[in-house]
Amino acid sequence: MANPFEEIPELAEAQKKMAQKVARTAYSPQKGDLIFSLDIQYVEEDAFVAIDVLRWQEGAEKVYLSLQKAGMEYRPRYFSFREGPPLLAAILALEEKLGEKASCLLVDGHGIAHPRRLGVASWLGVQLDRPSIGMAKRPLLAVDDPAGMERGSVSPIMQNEELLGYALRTQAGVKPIYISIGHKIDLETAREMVLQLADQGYRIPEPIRRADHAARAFAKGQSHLGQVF
DNA sequence: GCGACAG
DNA sequence: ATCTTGTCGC
Repeated sequence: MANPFEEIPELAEAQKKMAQKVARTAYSPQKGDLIFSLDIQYVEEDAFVAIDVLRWQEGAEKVYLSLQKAGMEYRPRYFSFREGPPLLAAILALEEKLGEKASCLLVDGHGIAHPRRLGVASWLGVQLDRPSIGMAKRPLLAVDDPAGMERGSVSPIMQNEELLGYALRTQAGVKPIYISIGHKIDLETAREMVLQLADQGYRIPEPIRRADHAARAFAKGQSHLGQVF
C-alpha cells in the first residue's frame, strides 16, 4: 500500500450513511441483563474471537471462543470493516447457541468518537440494532487528559460543538481510556457502566480483560480460558 | 510539504 | 493487531 492513510471513498460513504442510523436513545441496564464484551486476536486473516458473557449486577458467567475471518486488511479509520464482520458472525452464532440475546455490547474500540462517527462499536450496534458501548485504549480524535487524577475523572471528546465521548480515568493516577456511545445508549450511562465494570484495580474493564486474555490463549492454540463454539 | 490515526 | 528480551515492581 503506497499510502495506508488514504481515504477509501466507497467505505467513507458507507460510514456516513450508517452513522445516520446511530440512535442516542437511553438504555438503563437492569439486573440480570446479558452483557457481551468482545475482543479479537489475529493470526494473519484468522480472527480469534472471545466473547465474555456477564449478567449485570450478578456477575461473570463464561467466556466463549469462535474462529472467524477478518473482514478486510486494517486501515486507519476503517477498523470496523475489519473487526465488525467477525464479531457480528460470532455474536449471532453465540446467541443462537444460548437461545438468548445480549442486552448490550461492550466493544474494544471506538463508538461515535470517530472522524465520521462510525467506530466499530457503532457499526456493530447498528447492524444488530442493539445498545453498544465503545471503549478504546487510545484516542482517535484529539482530547485532553482529565484534569483530576482520581478514579472517575473525565474530560470531553469534542468535535465542533458536539460532545462525542469522554477520556475516563478508571483508576486513580492511571492513563485514561476513551469511551463513546455505540448505539441506543446515552453517554452518561455508558460512562457509569464502564466505570462500574472497571472495579478490580485495572485500567481496562474486567470483561474486556477476560476477553483479551481468552482470545490471546485461543490464538496460540489454547482454549482453556473459554468454550469453543 | 510532511506526518499521523482504534485494533 | 503483531514482531520480541529483559527488567522493574507489586
